[in-house]
Amino acid sequence: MAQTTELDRQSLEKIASFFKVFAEPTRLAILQMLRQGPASVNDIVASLSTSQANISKQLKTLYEADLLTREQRGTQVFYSISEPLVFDLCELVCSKLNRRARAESAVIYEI
Amino acid sequence: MAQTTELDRQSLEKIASFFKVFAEPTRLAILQMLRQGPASVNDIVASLSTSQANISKQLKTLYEADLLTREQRGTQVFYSISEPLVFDLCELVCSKLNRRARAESAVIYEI
DNA sequence: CCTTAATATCACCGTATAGCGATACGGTCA
DNA sequence: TGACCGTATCGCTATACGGTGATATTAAGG
Repeated sequence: MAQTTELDRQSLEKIASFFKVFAEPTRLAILQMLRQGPASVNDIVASLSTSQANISKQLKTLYEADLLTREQRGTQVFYSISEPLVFDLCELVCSKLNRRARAESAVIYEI
Repeated sequence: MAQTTELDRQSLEKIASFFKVFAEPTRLAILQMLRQGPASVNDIVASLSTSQANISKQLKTLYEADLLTREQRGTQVFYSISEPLVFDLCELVCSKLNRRARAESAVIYEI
């Protein structure tokens, strides 16, 4: 036996759910935008090419995954990243894909 | 402007696809098992409660994401983890969920 | 109040995919 | 070659979910 513990199905499902949050380009685009600071829903809608309904839906997903904080100011709602893991995860994966891409072409990913 | 570069939609889709591979409990279970060393398809089928067809399908997904290597020995095929990033990713997420879980109950995740 | 703006929710559609049983494929050995 | 074992693929079903337009909700201003 190693130093590892077998994860049961339920734990694996939790981990999978966590990864699933990052497995959608629209949500990644939102996270990327929020990296530069808090933004209102309208700000996000203005900079992404999808409907307001969809932005709200994806924000809810991110919020319920405890990745975002929510602050209401008047009629506007500002979201911001609350979980530093977001940056770690993106760096890890992006630098990986970056290396992989450089091995094939000249495309460079950065975040 | 910060030190960041905006990722276009295509890059975000690549990153999302990468995360999607990790977003399924069965695939995570396979990765967890392969952490202890190479295993044949039958080995994996024996230790997971899903069909051989499904195992083969998920192995293909993992293989095409360049996470696994494939070695045929007779009629058997042995798979093993080829991408160290797998460990980094799991550690990052598991330790995170571990911390989060400890904040709520006494459940401990380890991998 | 009434209007308007900002956000959230609803009902729905279309697509992607996990999972299964059945079957095909490819080695090995008699 | 024929039988058998291990693996991959096929056709299919059921379900999850991203995306949309329409509508509800909530807050500020007149």
